[in-house]
Amino acid sequence: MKTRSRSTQESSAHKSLSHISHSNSKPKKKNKKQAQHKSPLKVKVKDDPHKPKKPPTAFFFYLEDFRKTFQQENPTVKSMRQIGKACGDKWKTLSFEEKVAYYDIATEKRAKFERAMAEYVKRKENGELSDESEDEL
DNA sequence: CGGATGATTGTTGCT
DNA sequence: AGCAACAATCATCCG
Repeated sequence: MKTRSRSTQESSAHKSLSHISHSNSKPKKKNKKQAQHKSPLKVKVKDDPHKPKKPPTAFFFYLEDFRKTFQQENPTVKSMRQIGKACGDKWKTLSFEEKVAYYDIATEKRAKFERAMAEYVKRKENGELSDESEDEL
């Protein structure tokens, strides 16, 4: 058994999913906190080269798989935004087992991330003052 | 023409 | 303990 088991998502799975948004008029007044990053791939916001990026969540893994299937069944849909909505909707309808499958991947990914983070911190403590010209290394 | 945003949920990080 | 920002992706839209 994994000590780090996701503590069984069944609890979470049984969470209240009943309150599905039934609001029609939604002025899309969502906070721009999430989409605040413009071009993350182009814009570098002073991030340390050792700073590990956040690993994709289980939802993202599902997205990858769902995206292919969705495009096959919906060749008309090209934008991933629409897929995201459909994916999110189906994601909530995913079976516990299916969710766990993706959660497991995400869990492993997190472990890897934590390790990268630990190394990052260690590196920071060790050679933060040192020149990080590893690029030329 | 080009940059920027929008949407999905989860997850991590910092305060 | 909780909030905030960010993780991919890409079509579409405004300037």
